[in-house]
This record gives sequence, C-alpha cells and structure tokens, in this order.
Amino acid sequence: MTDDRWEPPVVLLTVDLVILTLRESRLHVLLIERGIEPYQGAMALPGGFLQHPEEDLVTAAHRELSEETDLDAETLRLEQLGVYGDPGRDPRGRVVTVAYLAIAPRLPEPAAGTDAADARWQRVDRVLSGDLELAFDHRRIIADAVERARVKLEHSALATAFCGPTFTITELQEVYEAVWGIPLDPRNFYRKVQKTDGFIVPAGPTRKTTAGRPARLFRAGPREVLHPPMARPTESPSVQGAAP
Amino acid sequence: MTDDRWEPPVVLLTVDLVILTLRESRLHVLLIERGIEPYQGAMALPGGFLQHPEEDLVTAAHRELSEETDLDAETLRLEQLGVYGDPGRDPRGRVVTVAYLAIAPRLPEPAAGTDAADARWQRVDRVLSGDLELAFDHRRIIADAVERARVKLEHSALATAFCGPTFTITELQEVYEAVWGIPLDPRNFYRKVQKTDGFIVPAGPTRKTTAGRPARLFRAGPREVLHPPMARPTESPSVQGAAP
DNA sequence: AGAATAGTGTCTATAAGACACTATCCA
DNA sequence: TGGATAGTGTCTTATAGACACTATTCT
Repeated sequence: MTDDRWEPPVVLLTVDLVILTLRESRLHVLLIERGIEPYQGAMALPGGFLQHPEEDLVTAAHRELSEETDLDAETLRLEQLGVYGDPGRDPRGRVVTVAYLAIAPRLPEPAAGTDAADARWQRVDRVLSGDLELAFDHRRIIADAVERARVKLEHSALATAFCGPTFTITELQEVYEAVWGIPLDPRNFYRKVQKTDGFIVPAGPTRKTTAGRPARLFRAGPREVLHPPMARPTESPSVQGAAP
Repeated sequence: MTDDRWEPPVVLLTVDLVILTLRESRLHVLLIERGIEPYQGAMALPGGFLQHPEEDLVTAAHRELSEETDLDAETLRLEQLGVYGDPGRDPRGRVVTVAYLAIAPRLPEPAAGTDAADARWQRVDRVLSGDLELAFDHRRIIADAVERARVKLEHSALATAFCGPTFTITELQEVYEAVWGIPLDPRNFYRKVQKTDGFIVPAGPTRKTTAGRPARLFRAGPREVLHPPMARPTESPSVQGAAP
C-alpha cells in the first residue's frame, strides 16, 4: 500500500504461563528467577520463544511448562489469556507474547527445571503490590490473570481445579475466599454448592480433619458452566462518575 | 538447549477486526471481499499485516479499519478478542493474527475503502451457518466474537454502543433480543433497565415512532459494569454428561 | 464436658418473570 | 373509535443472605 516493495515486518513470538495455585489459603503464582539477560535476576513468568515455525502455540506453552517447572504439564488445562505486544515491552526487539492461564491443585514445592535458575510459588498479593521486581510487563499479565480467575470462578467449575482429586466443601470454600479475597458464610456456601447441579459429586465417605466432625468428600462433577453462577457479593452499588 | 546456534523463529503478525452492528433487528458483521490471493473472492474480516516493527497492535487495528472501511475509526472502541495462531491457518506461512472486537451503532452502508474490493454488512446467522465462504479461520473468530458480545451484554453497558447517541428503551431491548437471539418481556425489561443505576439517563423528551405513544429518549449512562447484571434467561437446566 | 468443625432448618429481603392494566399517540 | 406502542402495578416464585440449631468428632 505504501510502497511497491513493502514487506511485512516480522516479530518474535513467545508464550508465557500464569500458573495459579493455593497455598496456606493464599493465592500463589509460579515464578522463575531469570538466569539470563534481559532482567537477569528478576522474577518472571515461565515461558519462552516459539521453538520452530510450525509449533502450535498451546504446544509451545506445554513444552515451556515441562522445561521450566516440574509440574505435570499433561494434566494442566491451559486457557488463552491474551496477547501482550506493546513495542518496547522487550529490550531485545519486537517480541509479542501470548499469555496462558492455568490453575493447579496444591502441590509440593516445584523443583527447578532445566532452563530456570529457580522456580518458586510466590504470593500473588506480594507480587501485585510491587514488592518483587518482575521482568517485562509480567506484573500486568498476572493482574489480568487474577481478574480472569475471579470471573471464571463465578461462572465455571474452575474452583475444583484448585483442589486435589477429592476435597471437602470447606476446602472448596477456601478457594473462593482466597481468589475473591472475601469471607463467605459456610452454611450458605454449603447449600449453594450442593444444589448447583453437577458441580460436585460425592466421593468416598469422610475425611478426618484437625478437629471436629469429619467432612464428606467430593469430586468435581460433570458440569463446566454453572447455572446459576456462584454470586460474588455485590460490589460498591454506587456509580463511578454519576451526576445526581 | 536444542542447538548451539539456535535462533528463535520469526512469524508474521496480522490484526483482524470483528465489527458488529444491528440492521433490521439482526446482528451483522462487516466483511470485505478479498481482492488478492489467498482466498481471492472469498469474504474476510477487515485486517492486515503490521506495517512496521514499531507499530502498536491497537494502532494497527485502527489503521486497517480506516483503510478498509469508511467507518469512523476514531470513535470505535476496540477490545482484544484473542490470538489465532494455528500453523497452517494461512497458506502464506506462519501468520499469527490478533483479533479485535468492536461494536458499531446502526450506520449507512459502508463504502469500499482503498484496500478492499468491497465491504458489506453480512447477517451473522448466515455467516455462521456456512452459507458464505470465509477466508482463513475467520468463521471461528466471528463465532468467538459473537459469544463474547453475548456475555458482555450481560455484565456491561455494551448494548448502548449498538445504538445511536440517543435511543428508546425499546431500541435497547431490540439489541438484547438480536444478540441473545431470544424474545424478552418489554414490561419487565423496561423496569429492569430503569432501575439499573447509571445504565441509561434521560435525554430529550420523546421521539415519534411509526405508531402509538411516543417513547422517551435516553443516552448511555456513566456506568460501564452492571450491578446486578442483565439476566440472560437460564439455559438448559440439565447436566451435559451426568450419570443418574 | 467442652471445643471445634460439619451440616440442616428457617426466616427475610430482593429480584425475576408473568401478566392485567393505564397512557398517549396515529389514522 | 380502534389499533398500536409506551409505561405502571401487582402477584408468584426463586434466590441470597442472615443466623439459630443439630450432629459428630477430638482432647
């Protein structure tokens, strides 16, 4: 259009992974310490360049997950979060990244994989507050991922992905409380979850906890989308910029 | 890791635009007829390659919109829909596209711009049913865009973007009915919209319609996210793959 | 027994949906 | 006057949230 011999510019493509989990009732994200420049020594999301021109994007994400962490890359379901492609987001040139979101059940501390100097679970609140130095625009990506998880918790059975194969209703409630950051009434939560058809199904008899009556165990049910959704307590019922 | 002299592969990046609007109470999408190979003669979303390596993605989307259509590119708000990067989606090589979604008020037929042989509004139901030959994976992208619009209608004031600067409540209802594809009770809709604080605000007195009592006019209110959301009638209350 | 956690029953405020009814225009 | 569209009132049913109460374990 502009020139007779114009050629489309090329870009480098990376994939980045936001893996969220729950540890001690707090939301954590898996970060690695970068071993190479740029941002050497800073924390970053696991991820990396597309390996060859025919590699699928999700395949690349799974490959990076195996390479950089010891998580079971096969069982984690990855969901596309978005593209982050601001010019200048990477000092090496025009690097556009596709971010993926995954939810992991509570797991032992991950061992470092091959690529990363170190891979660790970090508290999301600390990461977002700016206490940690993060590479590239990864803080922004994590913030978007958390917001996405909050919304998905309302409308899908995502919460069960934070739990092990079986779980108690109280454990499920802790997922909601951690991700939403608010307390919920255990009694109302109990009935709400029970009557949302197909959300959870009974599994095994009971499990002893620290003290008190043992709780029944459940597994994730067949339903993926929740009707009706889990109602997140109504936020500020005021209008942002309204005139009276 | 695989080789001493490994270099990251490069890809070509395009942006594509899904512009939705309402015409004769039906959802339409703006498509152009491709003037060049591949898929010459097929319909496609407006879009194209990044022009230079420093161009911002949203900027590129706005530029393509101006080049290929005569829509007012400045006022349309673009929202990122996702990345589509399957190897093989474009016969020219590894081309990854970033799709954007925009909602336009009812407008006169767009004239063809510079790039496109022709630009026309097409009924979404016809496009998705497969009557039209679409280039690349654009049918899939449009399907995702429509689903996104459906959800956004529930939780945001997006519906007003389909209307002109002022509109009647019945016009707003037609937006919901067209996008959701279901009829709504006008009386209940009327009160629901009215009591959703900050959604719409009165503007001017009334407007004469074809027949019957003139309707009051409204403008979009300050509120972007709706509390409570507009309830889309509950879908099939059955479980997909449940065992009794 | 008492502490602690699991699970049930019940009341109230609110919202959704159905639908009869009134209001104001045009022909 | 009748037809058509705009707007209101009211009833029924379902749900969220509050919270008293019962059940079952451990120490």
